[in-house]
Amino acid sequence: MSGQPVEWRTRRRELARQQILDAAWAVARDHGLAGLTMRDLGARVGMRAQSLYSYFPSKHAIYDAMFAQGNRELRDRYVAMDAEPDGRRDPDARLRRTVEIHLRFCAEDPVRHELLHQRPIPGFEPSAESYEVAVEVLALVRAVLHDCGAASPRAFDMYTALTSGLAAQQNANEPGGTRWLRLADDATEMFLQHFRTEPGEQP
Amino acid sequence: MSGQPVEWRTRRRELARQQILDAAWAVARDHGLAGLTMRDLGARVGMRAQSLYSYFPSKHAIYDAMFAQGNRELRDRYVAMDAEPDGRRDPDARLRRTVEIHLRFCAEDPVRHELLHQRPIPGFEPSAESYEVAVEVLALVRAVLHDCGAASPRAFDMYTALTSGLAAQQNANEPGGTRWLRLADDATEMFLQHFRTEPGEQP
DNA sequence: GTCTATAATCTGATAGAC
DNA sequence: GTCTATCAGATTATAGAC
Repeated sequence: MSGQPVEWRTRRRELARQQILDAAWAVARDHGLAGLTMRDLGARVGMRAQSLYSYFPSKHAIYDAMFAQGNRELRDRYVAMDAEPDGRRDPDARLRRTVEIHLRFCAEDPVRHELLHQRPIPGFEPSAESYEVAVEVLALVRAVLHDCGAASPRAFDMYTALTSGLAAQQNANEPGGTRWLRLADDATEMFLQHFRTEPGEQP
Repeated sequence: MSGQPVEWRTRRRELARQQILDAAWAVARDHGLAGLTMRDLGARVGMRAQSLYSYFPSKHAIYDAMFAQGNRELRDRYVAMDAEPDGRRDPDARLRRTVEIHLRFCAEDPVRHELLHQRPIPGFEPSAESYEVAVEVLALVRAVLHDCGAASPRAFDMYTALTSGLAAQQNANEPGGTRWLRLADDATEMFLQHFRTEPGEQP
């Protein structure tokens, strides 16, 4: 009668956790990231706040799961990039596409950008497990820069400053707009002209 | 007997307000900007929290005064720049110095950077009067860029993204360090090479 | 101008019935 | 697994004595 009851349960539980996470993003978008409360979250999924503790041991654990989910999403987009229909790109075009994906990702959900790339929740530090995904994302970007001939640590730091600066300005001063987003290609070109190391040149 | 009692009082009051503001910065540095509470603030100046309301009508008014004070400080540093002993600089050197001043300003007090250049307090909007100082600061920077031949709106937006990105990365990932700060001159050169409009060239 | 007292409300989290 | 009841505490802000 009960084929694999244990698996059923864990599946159902995982489904509920996911549903709670989705609701958490929605509440955070409405009330701000720090304005996420267990009461509002419970109300959104049709529960009392106290019942959420059956799925997450604390509020920080919810932030942590959101952090990991956001980073996984960004990583998946970078991975999917190389499988896009227009096929193989030259390294520069690949970098342009990387910047575009990153900026779009940050701009389409400012709250997610805030959680992933700034430190907005006092006392919240992502778990080692969640942080690992963020490190993966950075490694992917580093590889793209390397292929363009911009492999130095300074170039990498400049790249992160430039892209995160564009995203932050967009979200802080004109959320939903394109005033800084449309500078993406310009920024990439500016960056490459300055940081590309010619073959045989000293870095 | 009492020469100008009214002036005495307003002076004494202004002194107390300044003392409260100083304490507010200190508390915010310790507990985070959002972690500033009237209790802690009162304790720091030797008052009950409720007594602070004799000097500021609300907590937001304190944030607003801090916002204005921070912007005034930055403006004063830009103004003082042109009176520095090494005298008149060529436009490019002046831009490099501007970037350096800005980054140092942001890095020496991450909490101030947060209050002035991000939007960390949900529900807090600076008053028109305080915002005016921030606009002044931007105008000063715009003029420096103009003198370098980088007068286009796109150049200005790229400049703010680049510098605020450097400052944000430094404060978020290595507060107190110089990993991104030392990229300042590199960033300025990269920026100018790309955005300077040669005389007679179309912008 | 500073205090005590207190309002009014929100917070995350736990205990235990069912 | 969800509920009720509740803890234990925080928060900004006001009223009124002195």
